[in-house]
Amino acid sequence: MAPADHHHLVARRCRRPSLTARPAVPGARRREQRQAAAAAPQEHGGRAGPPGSGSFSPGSERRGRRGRRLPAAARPSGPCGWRSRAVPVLACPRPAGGRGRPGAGKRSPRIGGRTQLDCCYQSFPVPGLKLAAPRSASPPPRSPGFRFLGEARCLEEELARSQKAGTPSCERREGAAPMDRAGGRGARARRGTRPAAPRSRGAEKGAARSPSRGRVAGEGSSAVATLPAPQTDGRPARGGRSARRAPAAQELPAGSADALPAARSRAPAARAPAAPQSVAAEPDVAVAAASRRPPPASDALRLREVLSRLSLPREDVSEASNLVNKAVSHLVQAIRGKDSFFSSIELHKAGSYYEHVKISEPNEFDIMLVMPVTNIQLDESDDTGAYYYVSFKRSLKAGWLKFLEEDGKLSAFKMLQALRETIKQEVKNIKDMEVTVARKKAGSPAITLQIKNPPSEISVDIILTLKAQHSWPPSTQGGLKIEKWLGTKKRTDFRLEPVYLVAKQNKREKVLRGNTWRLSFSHIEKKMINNHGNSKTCCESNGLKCCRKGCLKLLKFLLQQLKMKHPKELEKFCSYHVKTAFLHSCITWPNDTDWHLGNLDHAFQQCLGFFVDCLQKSQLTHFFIPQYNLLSLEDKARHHFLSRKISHELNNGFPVFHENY
DNA sequence: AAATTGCCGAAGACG
DNA sequence: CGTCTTCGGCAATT
Repeated sequence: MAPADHHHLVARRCRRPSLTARPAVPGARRREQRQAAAAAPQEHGGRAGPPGSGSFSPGSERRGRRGRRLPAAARPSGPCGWRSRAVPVLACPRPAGGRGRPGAGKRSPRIGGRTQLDCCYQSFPVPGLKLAAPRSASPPPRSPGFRFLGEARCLEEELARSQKAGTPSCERREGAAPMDRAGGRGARARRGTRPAAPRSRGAEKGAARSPSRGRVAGEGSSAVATLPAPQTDGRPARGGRSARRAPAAQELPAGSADALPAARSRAPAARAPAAPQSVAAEPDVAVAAASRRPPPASDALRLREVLSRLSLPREDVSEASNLVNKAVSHLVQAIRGKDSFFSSIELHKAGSYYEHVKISEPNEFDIMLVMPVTNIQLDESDDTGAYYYVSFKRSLKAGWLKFLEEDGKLSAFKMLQALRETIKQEVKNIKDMEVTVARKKAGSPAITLQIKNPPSEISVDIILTLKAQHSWPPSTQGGLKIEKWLGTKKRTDFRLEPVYLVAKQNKREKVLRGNTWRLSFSHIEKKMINNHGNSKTCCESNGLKCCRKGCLKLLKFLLQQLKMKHPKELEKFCSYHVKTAFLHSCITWPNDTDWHLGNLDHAFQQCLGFFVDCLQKSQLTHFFIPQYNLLSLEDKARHHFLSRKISHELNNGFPVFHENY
């Protein structure tokens, strides 16, 4: 997806009174330590994939096998057993701070990452309800398999219908929380009873929620749980990613190269519907099981199967996050120390990886380096309401002078350049890994680090961001219409957060001077996506699970696949488009009942329907800036192209999900 | 007062 | 369902 697009980038809000000195890299030291210990004994067997495989190969065959992880027993562990707290507690003379003495905590020793206390009271995720759970052999109870819209009717009709209806006619299952149907009201009212807005993990939450703690696992969700399927997978039990994603030729009988490697089980569900008969010839046990399955239910299974293929393998996550965190915290420390101007820079993590909607591979990370600023003045640079000139109302600290233009505007370009130079220098001092700074892309707000992680590469986009305690500009007035979805209070709270601006050239400017800044709301987006329920407990361990994130992942995957297939025609589309469409879908269908996990197909198609509609009208409103249309009218033909492609996918069971690029 | 760490829940991979 | 991992936020502590 267009890496240059950083609409989505954010800075997380520092909730301390703005400029107080929370460390710019909260827990950086701790994380480094964790990582150091975690990384040291890990095997460094490179992957055996073909060299030079691109970094962008979603679920593709290109990935090779990487060294097997040591069994847990062989990995280092603190005194608490397997727990990989980086610094063995007893051996660590603590420099300062920290809560309590080592081992003197008031809690019992930890097991499984939680205190024993926690283990006694159940606080584990409800089983069998995972989004990507691929094992449900039977359709969800009492939910007739969803038919793809296009199967029987034309898309337009359906769209018209659903729009008239207002909310989609989602089946309600018995046992679904009645409260949600009672409108957001009940849920919101309940929410309101909790002190303060953001759910915090401190005493408040503990107190507020403890009553539900002792519940029997699965109690609240038994109605949605699906029957566990017998394990029919004939593959070796272990092997994680490699088993799933190794080249098909190695895994599958000759001639079946059309099929992707199976997800955790049940290869056939992931197959293109065009060739369902052929699977019967396959010797695989799972295949036989699939061919017995009645067709209607398989639609649901197929999407779920696709979804499970998109998950990020744990091993890769571990490796990638280790590298990225190390590199980034090194850089931040260095920047703060070296350059007095950037000494107050803060690190914020943004983008899909940190929103838990990254698909396929943990190979792209978005990091914002946030400069707090005060007394700024914003002047619109054009009629989008998204791009601004930044200048200072009063005199300012000396350091800033060199980044001003003659007319007093703050130059994004100059700041970016300075930061870039510092990073370029400092990258050389990062030990134990190969980090380079990618060549500059015109107009891009990002400084891209490339971290070698053979055979692929991780790219880390570093975004220079300004943060100001400034009210949101007027262009945002009518945006963020989340009242029905997340509540009025949430909206008010969000709007009280600081303004973030990323250094982004406005291409509409006649003379490209590099002095424009674009509003960024990714901190809000991240919060909304990670806390997405109309009811407070949506997707929590004791709440009902929804499929919102699943839908977003599928949307992203669909666009990604289509872009691979039609790179030229679709070059202007990026994941931010689908993300925006998704957010609009969330407010169009605000209730959790509209997003039951069992209704993944339906929900996904609602989202797609919405998106297609936008494309046909060439009108996709920026979620926060109502006047800003993300689909410019000049590109109408492209919009129609994409809308046709999506409609085709809808009508044919998403063949593109099963194609490899 | 600032910096640092422990704690622990959310989320999700995986067997 | 249990285990194991990362992330992130809070607050205790020095």
